[in-house]
Amino acid sequence: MSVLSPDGSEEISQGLRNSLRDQGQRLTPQRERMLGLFERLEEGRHLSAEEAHQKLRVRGEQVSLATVYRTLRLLSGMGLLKELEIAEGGRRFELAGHDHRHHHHLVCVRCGRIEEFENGEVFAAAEAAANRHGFRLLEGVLNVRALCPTCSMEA
Amino acid sequence: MSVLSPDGSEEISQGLRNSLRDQGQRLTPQRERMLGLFERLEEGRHLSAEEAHQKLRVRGEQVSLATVYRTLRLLSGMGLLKELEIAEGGRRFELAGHDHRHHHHLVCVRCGRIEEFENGEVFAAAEAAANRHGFRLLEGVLNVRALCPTCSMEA
DNA sequence: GTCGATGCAAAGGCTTTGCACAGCC
DNA sequence: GGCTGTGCAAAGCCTTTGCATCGAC
Repeated sequence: MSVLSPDGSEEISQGLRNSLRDQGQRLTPQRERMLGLFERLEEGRHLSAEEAHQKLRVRGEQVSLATVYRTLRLLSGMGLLKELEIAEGGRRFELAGHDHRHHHHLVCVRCGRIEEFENGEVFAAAEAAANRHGFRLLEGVLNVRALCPTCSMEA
Repeated sequence: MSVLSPDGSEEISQGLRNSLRDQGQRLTPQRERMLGLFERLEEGRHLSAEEAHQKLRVRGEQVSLATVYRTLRLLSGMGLLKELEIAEGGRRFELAGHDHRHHHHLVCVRCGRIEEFENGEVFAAAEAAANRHGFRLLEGVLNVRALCPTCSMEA
């Protein structure tokens, strides 16, 4: 969890700070703001480029959209952020963090809402199938396409 | 499987023909060509809009790209085609065919190869999770992101 | 001080759309 | 013959990129 330090600057966890430095990347205010944004995000929430840009702007932490895109790419490439594979509504990102092997998503195909669920069985079954076909499962999340309660009623 | 009939026109299965008619949709040559294209596709293969357009052109069956897009949308909406949820390389489509409730995909994120697998357990576990969250599962396919044997070795 | 990062605006993919004409039912 | 589908070209997203300037190290 990051907070604003007394002088108003962004405070991000030491871990992330080091990750950047260790990989020879500069820690610019923009990158700091982006990381802070994702650290502040609740578990399971995720942002598109546009949303990240917007949220920063609202906070008064200006970062140009181009830089948002560049930073998302950089951080994903470094493994600090993870890109979710959800077709509708464009690419979305979340902090990579913890082990995702048993952390899956229910994705509402109508409104885009995402609910997380943990389920070892789903994963085990998927892994068994992958093995049968000689595939190697990625750290991957299973995105299960569904309708959320609200959309389910309206549809 | 569709073939060219003696007079050179496209021959598509009666089932698809009726599906269109039953839903009050016109059976134009362009739609026929598109359906024929997807019927000719081997199990597990899938096409992007651009590829579909290209393949038809090569066959001498001109369909404008705009119409390819419109038709893909129409046929998906009608449930005759299914859109695969694979981030890399844009949206891809395949014939919807049979009941997909227990028919899932192992998607190679590197080369795009898709292997199908049937697994009631995966589905049951996913369904249980969906129910817990009040979501309604779609006829949905689980797309499990993985690396195929070939790419797995090269990576 | 250097070299990489940023902002801006322009360019690039992919997809959709407005409009006039063509053709299915 | 009416009304929908098609082709073409233009417009619309979302994302990337070229270039001059700025600033982290």
